[in-house]
Amino acid sequence: MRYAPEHNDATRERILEAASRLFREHGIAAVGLAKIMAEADLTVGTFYTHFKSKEALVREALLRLLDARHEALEQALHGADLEVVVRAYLSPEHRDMAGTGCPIASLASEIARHPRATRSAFASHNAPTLDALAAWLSSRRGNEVSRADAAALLGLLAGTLQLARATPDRAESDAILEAGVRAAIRLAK
Amino acid sequence: MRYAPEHNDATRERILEAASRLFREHGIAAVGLAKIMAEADLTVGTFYTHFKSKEALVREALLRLLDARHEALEQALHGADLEVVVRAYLSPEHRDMAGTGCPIASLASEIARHPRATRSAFASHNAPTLDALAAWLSSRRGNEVSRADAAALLGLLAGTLQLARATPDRAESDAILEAGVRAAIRLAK
DNA sequence: ATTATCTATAGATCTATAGATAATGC
DNA sequence: ATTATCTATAGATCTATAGATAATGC
Repeated sequence: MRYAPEHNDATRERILEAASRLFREHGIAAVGLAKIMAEADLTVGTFYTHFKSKEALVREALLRLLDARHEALEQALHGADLEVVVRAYLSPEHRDMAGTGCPIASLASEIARHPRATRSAFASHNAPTLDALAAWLSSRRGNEVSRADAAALLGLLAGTLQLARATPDRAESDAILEAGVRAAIRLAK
Repeated sequence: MRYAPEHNDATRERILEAASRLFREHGIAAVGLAKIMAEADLTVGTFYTHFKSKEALVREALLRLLDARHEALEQALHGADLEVVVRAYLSPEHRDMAGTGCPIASLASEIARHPRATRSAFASHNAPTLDALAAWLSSRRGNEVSRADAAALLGLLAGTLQLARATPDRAESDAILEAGVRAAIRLAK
C-alpha cells in the first residue's frame, strides 16, 4: 500500500515491543508468532514482511532490550547509590513483572541454547553494561574490577531473582530478595 | 503384557532419565514427548501409561534431580573445601555439559513460569540443599546464615553459569567462571 | 504503481486418546 | 487374564510461504 516510511517503522516497532514483553513473560520457545502478531494488532502473514525469521526477531528484540537496559543503568549509576539500584532490581515489583523486567533474568538460560549469532548479539550488547558496572565498581572499591567481575555481580542479581520467582511462598521469596541485596552489597564493597 | 513390577518401574525410570537430560539440555518447552520417548526406546503412545501429563513428568523429573543434587552436595560438603565445590560448579566442563548439570542453572527461569504445583515441588525439594548449605556456611562463618542467604549464593552460582553459557567467546566465558569463583568465595567468608 | 496487510494453506510438530497387539504371571 | 506397548489419529499449534486485496505516494 506504499505507506509512509514511518508507518512501516512504527509497525516493526510494535512487533518488537510485543515480542520483548511476551518473550520475557513466557519464554522464547513458549511464544508463537501468531500471539506476538495478535498483540501488535496484525495477522501472522505480515510477520515476514518485517523479519526474516523468528530467530531474527529474537536477536533484534534482545539487542534492543540490552541497549535500553544499558542506558537505564548509566542513568541510575550517575546519581544513585548502588544499593538503590540493587534494591530496585531485587524488588517484589520486579519479581512480579517479568514482562517489563530484566531480559537476562528472564532469558539468559534460553539464549545460551540459541544459535551463535544470537549469543554474539547478546554478548556484544551486554558488554557496555558490564563495562559501565566494572568502571563504577573500580572507582568505588579503589582496585581494578574486570568485566568478568561485573558479570558475576549481574549473575548474582539475575540468579537470585530467578530463584525468588520460582519460590511460591511469598515470605520465603521476599527473604531471598533481601538476602540477595545483602550479598550484592557485600560483593560491591 | 503383565510384566514383572520391576519392568514397569525400569521403563518409568528410563523415561525420567531421558527427560531429565533433554530438559536440562534444551529446555522444557523445547522438548516434545516424542523425543523423550524415542530416547527411552519407546513410542509416544506409551507415555500416558506412566505419567498423567507432560507437566506431571516435569514435576517428577525436577524433584528427582533436586534430590540427587542434595545428596551429592551432602557428600561434597562432608569432605571437601567449599572452594573445590564452587570450582567444580563453575568449571568449563559443567558449562559445556548442561544435560548432566545443575537443574537450577538450566531450568529455574522456566520453572518460575510453571503451575504452582510444579513450583511447590521445586521449592520443597530445593529446601534441603539450601538448609545444608546454610548450616555449612554458619559453622564456617561463625554467625547465623539463613536459608535465604544460601539461596543468594546458589543464585550467584547459577546466574554466573548461565552468563558463561550465553557468552560465545571462550576466553571471556572462562573469565566469567573465574570471577564467579572469586565472588562465591568472598560471599562464603 | 507500489507494497503492507490479509486470508489460506503447506507441512511439521505438539499433547493427548482410542483401540489393537503381544508378552508374561497366575 | 492382564496390561505395557504399539499404531493411528484427533485437534491444536508451530514456522513459513503464496497469492489476493487494499491503501496511499507519485
